[in-house]
Amino acid sequence: MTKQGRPRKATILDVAKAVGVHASTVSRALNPQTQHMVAEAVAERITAASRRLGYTADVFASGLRTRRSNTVGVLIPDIMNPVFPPILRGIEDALATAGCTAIIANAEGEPQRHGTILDRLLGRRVDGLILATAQRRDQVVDRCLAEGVPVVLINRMVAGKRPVSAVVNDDEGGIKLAVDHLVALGHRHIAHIAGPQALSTGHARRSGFLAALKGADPALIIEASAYSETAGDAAMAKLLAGKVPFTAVVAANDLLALGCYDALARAGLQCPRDVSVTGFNDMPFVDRFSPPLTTVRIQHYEMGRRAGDVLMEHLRRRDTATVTIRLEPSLVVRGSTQPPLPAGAGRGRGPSR
Amino acid sequence: MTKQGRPRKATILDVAKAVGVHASTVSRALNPQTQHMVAEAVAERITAASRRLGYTADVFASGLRTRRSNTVGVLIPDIMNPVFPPILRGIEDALATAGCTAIIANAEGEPQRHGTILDRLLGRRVDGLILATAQRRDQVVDRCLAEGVPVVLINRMVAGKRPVSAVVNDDEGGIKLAVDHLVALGHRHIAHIAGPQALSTGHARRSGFLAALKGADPALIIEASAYSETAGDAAMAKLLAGKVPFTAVVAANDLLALGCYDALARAGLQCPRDVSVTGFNDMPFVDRFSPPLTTVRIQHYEMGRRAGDVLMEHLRRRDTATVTIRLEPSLVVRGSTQPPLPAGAGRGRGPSR
DNA sequence: CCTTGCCATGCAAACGTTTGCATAAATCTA
DNA sequence: TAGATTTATGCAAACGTTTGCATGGCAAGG
Repeated sequence: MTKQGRPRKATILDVAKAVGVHASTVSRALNPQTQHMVAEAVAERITAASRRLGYTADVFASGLRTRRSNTVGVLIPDIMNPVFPPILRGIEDALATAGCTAIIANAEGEPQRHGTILDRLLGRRVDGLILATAQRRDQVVDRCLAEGVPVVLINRMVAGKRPVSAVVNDDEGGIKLAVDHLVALGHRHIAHIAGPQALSTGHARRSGFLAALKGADPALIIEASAYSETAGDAAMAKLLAGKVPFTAVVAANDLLALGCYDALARAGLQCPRDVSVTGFNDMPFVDRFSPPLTTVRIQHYEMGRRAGDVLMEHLRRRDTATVTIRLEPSLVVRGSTQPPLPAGAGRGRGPSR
Repeated sequence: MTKQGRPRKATILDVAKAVGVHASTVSRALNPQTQHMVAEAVAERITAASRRLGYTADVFASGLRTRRSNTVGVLIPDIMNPVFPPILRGIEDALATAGCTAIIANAEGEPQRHGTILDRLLGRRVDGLILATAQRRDQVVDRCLAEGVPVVLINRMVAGKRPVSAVVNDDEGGIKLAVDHLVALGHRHIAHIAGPQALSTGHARRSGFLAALKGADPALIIEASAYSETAGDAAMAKLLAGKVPFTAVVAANDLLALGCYDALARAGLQCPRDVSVTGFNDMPFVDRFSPPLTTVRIQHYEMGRRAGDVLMEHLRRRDTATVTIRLEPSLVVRGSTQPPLPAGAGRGRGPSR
């Protein structure tokens, strides 16, 4: 009888002893990969005993031996952004079915912190990474590629020679939906608050805007310094201070659109009466904002789910070819867009003023 | 020369060889706890060499030996609820300073899933747990206590003989702020949409309501089936269908309050004109809702931060006394509350109808 | 019946740390 | 200066798995 209070977890040796068999046989019987090596009758007795003793393999011991942690790192640029929770759920569901666990790290702010976060994750011996933080040229991605760590990008892509798997939106197509909608409403002077051009989303959405709106006025395109409300506010303020009139603005994401609301309110303008606004992402709760935001809906959950699946496949077979999955967005029309005021009708920012 | 492409990570033996010293010395030199045992000069050469070789201790090997993972599990009831991201940030900051990493698990829905999630976490050999999911009597907590796993509760408490550390809000006090505000506005008929009474928050906020509003009408208190928008909607609908008039409702949290918005809109009533509504939590973005929600602000980040600190302390010294920290909430008045319509003024739900 | 081969299992060596104990050197005490 | 004490390091045994190899038994084939 042991005197220690903490009941020592059962080890593989306990199971082996209970069944009257060698530890290695237990190991084989419990691993689906090697289960076929052991006689069926024995395997059954082993599983029964292991269940009875509440045995679970020690992750440290098996990890030490196999160099696999069944853990993947997930880098998120900003956990406070409500787009990510649904994506995370998708990721976790995908990983869970493969018996894997996610370690979520949010890499707020300065990109140089990404390096140390990566170190921490690699120090935990993650088997692979899902990155939602990639810049168009990204050091983290480069390092992973160099060290041979499987990576799946999410939402954003990188520009590089070596291929990386990615699950992204059709950003250009999504923006086109927004632009077409505004044009159909009668808008002719449409501005764009672009995301940071160092990010593929910012870049692609900007190109999408230019492609969808032939002859767009360059003065009506402003690059926000970040995907945040304050950056959107600042960009919108700049736009309002400019001399080129406009009746609608396509923001590169929902947070930027919210910033627009703020700047408009401060300028004494109303959305959508004076200026229509569209967002991108359809993050949770934007339907409850004032006004409810017209935005481009992306498939959050699906995005996470697919990314998880792709990564699991890469882990299963290291030579899996890289894929890039492009998800189709859709437009959700709500209260933040309406036809422009008729010429001369009022206080808008229209070309009529 | 090795032929394998993957550059094998440096081990403690590599460092030992480089310095011309035994592995155990390296181990001691690199561990702040034991560093004093090794001569300063040697220690310096060791740290230099380990840095040069890019050595980091293998978590599996050291975990196997020490039975510590430097990992803690965090159980969240619903990652989609925007209250939690700020809390998580607080937790992560606290853990990071202690060199610890969080594994976040969201335990959506059925409480019986909590058990399997706990298994998964314990299987990962987490050193401790932060639980935001606790019921007033909670099996997960019981199991942790039984197995001697350090636990810190967050937001919610448990009713039990054995003490558990917790970081919670002054729920009663918070609700009193909301009630007093409504009373000051002139409301006399105030309803309460209570949270699930199996949760300490639901229970405490309900008691707070009763304590703050002497002679509250029991018919105006309804227990929502969950902390969700749909449950809030359903509860509010029930309230509206009842025969007891009211001019304001105190919801037990922000999501319930949002549900109230929905039910009111469906009933053709306006908030705050016909019915004032207050929430609880002041989760991100509620200031942008329509109308902006008057709510009780809690210290999200601080809550996470303190919980992390407390858990780290428990891990450092297993005999640390349990503490319960109660954070002070504050009222944020926004657009969802206003004085009740004067008697006979209109279409409201007032006692005047 | 003897060889050949297969199949199920056992054996033992890793995987990379940490740590109690032993030991040698250095310092102190008498 | 011998013995006692401290100090810095080495030694080796764990920690709990996994897995290549060895082995024994048993069936099949000649």
